[in-house]
Amino acid sequence: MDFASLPHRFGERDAIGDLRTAEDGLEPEQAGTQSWRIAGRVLGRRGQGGVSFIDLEDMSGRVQLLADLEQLGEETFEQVRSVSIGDLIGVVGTATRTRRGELSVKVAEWIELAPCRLPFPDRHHGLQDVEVRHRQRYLDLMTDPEARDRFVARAKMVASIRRTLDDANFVEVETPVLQPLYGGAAARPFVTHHNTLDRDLYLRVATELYLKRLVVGGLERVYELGKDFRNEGVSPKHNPEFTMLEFYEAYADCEDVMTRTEQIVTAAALAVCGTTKVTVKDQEIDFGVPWQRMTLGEAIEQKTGINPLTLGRDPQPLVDYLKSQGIDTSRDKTWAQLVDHMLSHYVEPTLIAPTFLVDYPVELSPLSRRKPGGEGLVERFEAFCGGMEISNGFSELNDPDDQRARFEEQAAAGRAGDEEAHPLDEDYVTALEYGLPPTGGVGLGIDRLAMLLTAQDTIREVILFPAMRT
RNA sequence: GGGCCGUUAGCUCAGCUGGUAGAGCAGGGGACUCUUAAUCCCAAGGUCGUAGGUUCGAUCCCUACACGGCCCA
Repeated sequence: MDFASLPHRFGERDAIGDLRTAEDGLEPEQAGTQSWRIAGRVLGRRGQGGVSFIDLEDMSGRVQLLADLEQLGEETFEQVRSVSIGDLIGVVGTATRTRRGELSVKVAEWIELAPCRLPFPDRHHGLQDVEVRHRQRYLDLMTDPEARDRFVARAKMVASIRRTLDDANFVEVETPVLQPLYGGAAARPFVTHHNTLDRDLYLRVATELYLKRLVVGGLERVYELGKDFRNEGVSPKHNPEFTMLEFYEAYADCEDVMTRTEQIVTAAALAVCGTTKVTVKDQEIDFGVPWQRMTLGEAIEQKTGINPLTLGRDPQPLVDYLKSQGIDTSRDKTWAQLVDHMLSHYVEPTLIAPTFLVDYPVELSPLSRRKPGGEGLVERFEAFCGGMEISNGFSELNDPDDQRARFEEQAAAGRAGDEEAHPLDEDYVTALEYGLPPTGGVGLGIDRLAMLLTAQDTIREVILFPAMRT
C-alpha cells in the first residue's frame, strides 16, 4: 500500500457488533439486503481458490468477510487475497451466512486503509511475553480482547464513580500536580525543576491539602480524580504513578464518608460487573453494603493475640512479639511504625472481603481529627479488600493549632530519618486558621479497585503503560 | 536494596547438564471456488539478552551486567 494514495477517512461506518445483531437471523446461504460499511483490522485469512475468507475485527466485534472472484473481478480479488494479517481495511457489502453457518459480509467494495508492515504476533497463542505486552501495549490490545475489555471496564468504573459523586452535588476540580511543597500522604516524592522560576518542585503524592483548601473556600463538596506520584518501588500493588480519587464533604464526619465510600464502590461494581459479587483470588466477595467493620486494635489482636492499642505506647512488647516470630524490626523506629508493620504483615493480607478498620493511632494520622475521649485515637478508617488497602478516610483535622503541632511532630520524625514524614505546610495551616468546617474526606485507589473489579492480581494489568526500566 | 527464576527466528515454543540450532504461526512464492487454528508444495528467516571466562570446542558450565517476573525489605 502506498500511503499517499490511502483514504484519509472512512465515514458513515457501521459497527461490526451492530451488524451481527441486525443480521443474526439469516439462514445459511441466505443473503441480507442492507448494505454495510465496516472497517477494522484483518486478523485471519483463509484462501480457497476463487473464494477468500477474511476475519475482520473492530472495537465492537469480529465478522468474517467473504470475497468471491467472479463477483469482484480479478484486480479487486487479488487485493483481498493478498491482504496481510494486521492490515486495516474497509469493506462495503451485504450480509450473508455461509453454508457452514458463519455470518459473513460478502465483499462488494474493498478499501485499503493502512497496512501493518511488521509481522503480527502469533494469533493462536497471543502475546505471552509480559514485558512486551506492557512496553507495546498496542500489541496486547490488538491481540487480546480480554485486555481491551479490562480497560473498557476500568473506564466504566471511573465513569460510575464520577456519576455517583456528580449526582451527590460534588464539584470536580483540578489541583496542581507540581507543588512547591508536597503533603497529604506518608510517601517520598519525585522532585523536578522549574527552569524559569529556578526552583525545585515536587510531584504531588496526594491532592488532600489542596482539596481541603477548597473546602475552606466554600466548595463544600469537591473531588479530584487524578495521578499521584510516589517515589517508591514497583510491585504487583504499586506503580510510581497511580490514579487516586479524593473527595471531601463539608459538615460530614468519618462515619458519613465511610457510608459514601461503600456507596461509590458498590455502584462501581454494579456498573462494571452488573453485580456486587466479584471473584477475587478464587474467593467470591460481595461489595454490597454494609461492609464489615472492626477496630485496628481488634484486627491485630485477632491475628497475633496482642492488641497494641491497649498497651500504652510501649514499643517493647511489639518488638518482642515480632522478633519471636522471626520478623526483622530494625526499620521500625517507633511504636507507630511497629503497629503499621503488624497491620500490613498480619492483617492486611487476610482482609479479602471489603472491611473497614477504624480507630487508628494519632501518630499514624497527622491530618485526622482526634476521637473524643482521647486514648490517642483518631476518627479514621482504612478500607481493605482482596488483601490490600483500597481506601483511607477520616474526619479532617480542622484545629490549626493541633495541625501545626502534628506537622511539627512530622518534621521531627523527618529530621530523625523518616523519609516519608510530612513537611510543615504553613499555608495549609493558615487556611485552617480561616476555618475549615467539620469535614470528612476519603482517598480511594482507582487502580486497586480496578484490579478487584477485573479480577487481576497485578496493578500492571489495569494500567495501560505501567512503569518499566528504559 | 537482598534472594530465587527467566531471556533461543517477528510471535509461540523445542533443543539430551558441552560437538556452531529446530517446529508451528506470521512474512515471501505457488496450488486450491464455502473456509474458519483451512489444507498442500517451495524458498527464506538466528550475534541463542550483552560482555568476559573455562574448554580443542559453549545456547548448554562459571562471573559480571541489562531487562523481566516472583518473594522479602
